[in-house]
Amino acid sequence: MPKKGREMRLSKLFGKTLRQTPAEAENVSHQLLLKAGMIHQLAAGVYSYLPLALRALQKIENIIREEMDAVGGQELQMPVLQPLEMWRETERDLAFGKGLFTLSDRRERALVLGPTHEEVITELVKRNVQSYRDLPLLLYQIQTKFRDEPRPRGGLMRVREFGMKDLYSFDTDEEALNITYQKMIGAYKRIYERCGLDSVVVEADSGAIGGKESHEFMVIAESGEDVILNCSKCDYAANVEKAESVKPRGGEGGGGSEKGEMLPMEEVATPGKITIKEVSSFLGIPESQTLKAVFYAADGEVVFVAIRGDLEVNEVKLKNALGCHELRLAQEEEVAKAGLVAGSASPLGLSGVKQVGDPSITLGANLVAGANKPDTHMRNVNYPRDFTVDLLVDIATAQAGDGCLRCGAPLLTTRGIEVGHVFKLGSFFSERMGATFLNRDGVARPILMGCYGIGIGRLLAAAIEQYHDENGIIWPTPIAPYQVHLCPLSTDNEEVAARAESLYAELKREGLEVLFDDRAESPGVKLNDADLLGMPLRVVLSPRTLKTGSVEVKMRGEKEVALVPMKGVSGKLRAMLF
RNA sequence: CGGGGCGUAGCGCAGUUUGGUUAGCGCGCAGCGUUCGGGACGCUGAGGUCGGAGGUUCAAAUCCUCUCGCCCCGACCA
Repeated sequence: MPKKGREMRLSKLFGKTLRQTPAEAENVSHQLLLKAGMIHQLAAGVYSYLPLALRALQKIENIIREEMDAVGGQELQMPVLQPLEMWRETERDLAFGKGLFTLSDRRERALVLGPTHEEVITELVKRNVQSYRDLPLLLYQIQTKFRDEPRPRGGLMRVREFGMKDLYSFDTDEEALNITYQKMIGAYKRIYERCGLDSVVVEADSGAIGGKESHEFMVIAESGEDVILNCSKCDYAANVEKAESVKPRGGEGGGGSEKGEMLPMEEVATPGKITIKEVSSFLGIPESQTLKAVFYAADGEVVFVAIRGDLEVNEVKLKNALGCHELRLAQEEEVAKAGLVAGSASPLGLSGVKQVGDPSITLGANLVAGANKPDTHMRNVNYPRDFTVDLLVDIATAQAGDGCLRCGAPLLTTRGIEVGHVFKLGSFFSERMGATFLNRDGVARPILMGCYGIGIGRLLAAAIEQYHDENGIIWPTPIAPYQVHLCPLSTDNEEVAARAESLYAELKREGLEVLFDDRAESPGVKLNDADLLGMPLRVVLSPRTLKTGSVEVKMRGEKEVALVPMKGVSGKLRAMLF
């Protein structure tokens, strides 16, 4: 629990509720946090947390701490300020690119504000671990991270400075790492559950963190930035960035089936038809009967990408396949310079350009592809009879309706907020930085690592996305800033005021966390604020309830109110809360 | 970085097209009074470098140039 008091008077609380929702806010969580006076923006993606939000954050942190400690994690704290040198050592300065906040000190030494701490912890562990006897080891911190996001967004959803719990694991071998990894997944599930959140685990791409296996924890929400594909039948679920699927067969008829006989290539005029849609409808064939050509610049080099016309290129997969740091669509000049004709570009007879193909181009026969001259396409193009590629790998974006790779049932899509991400790093960092241990046989081996992150503020925002109504936040009790919102009406009535004070004192004494609305506001204002601020239990006291010697009690998430006798009320409240 | 939008009081906005007195409105804020179970009412009052710099003009929130910042949509991530 937060170390600060268990109680607060609303008249003294720093942070005021707003009547109107600030215009810049788009997501519900952002709007409510702002309207409730819980956060304040200082710059794009940079926020202050006011007392109420901080308390919720601290509660989340404490739940995380307990679960990390429960699986043997030891808390420590590492520096935000890190030498850039260290990032060069692992080449992650390139992987993070512009996302790294860099600065220099008075001696012109280059420093970064840490976006994550693999390098720092590896260096630290290297100095402290020599033997297999020191392993396994789980170290974590809750620390502010800095990432110069291209586009901060959605209030607390995507910010440039944020609190994160990051745990790093160190094991002797693959098997031990797997055990640790599973243990951490279990701990994560418990964390979200304890925070009152519904979460799902999905397979994920590991991005700039590196490593081979990776999972994300998602809170399902319309406003989520991530698209998840999950099987309608089995438990397969993955981020689109990673998701693999069985593509629908090529178009029926038109020789598109894989059994179709390969016909001789022939030129066909397609005046002014550039896009797949235009070409396919002009020729009266399904999009899956065409071959789409897309050009990328991978670290500056033009790459030709071929995929079946009805599919989309998955840039994350492509980036991984190419092993490049920066990937973007190529510019027109770059395309022209490579000898390609946009709109009618073709892999046919192409040379001097790196070519990547998606296996979908091998599924059908007799596709229509560009002829690499204006207004012209080629019919009956077949792989590998007519062209080949340098790299044939899955680079297609999985779509709803595709088949599940495991069981064949159709895949579905939903959106989610990524509230946690775990990675098997393996020996990536330990090898580059020389973090080794001596095994039983006295042989030096690289330590196998894993890393496990949770964005605290994002988790808070996700909770609000999941739990709110048109009037405000509905905090899950475990992360609510206070448990009880004590709301006397007509405080100029002396009896009400006196009873409210004594009830406030009693609830505090009983160990409940109470937010006491002692303001001389009208009932409408107070009740609306109570809904907005969203404490789980509202206790109203008024001349009306006093007549019967009771208070009115209501759970924030429910409609029904109940009159509870003043006598022994705290016990009743406790029962409702826990 | 590409595309779109916006900067006027703590918040929400009008005024800018067509330059022209002391720059308005609602909410909030301060004081007094009346109210008191779902954002009450009256009276009085405080609060503004019109994002910034430069320019045009007798005169600039308004026109021109530059610049800074913020939001949204796309490429990145907890």
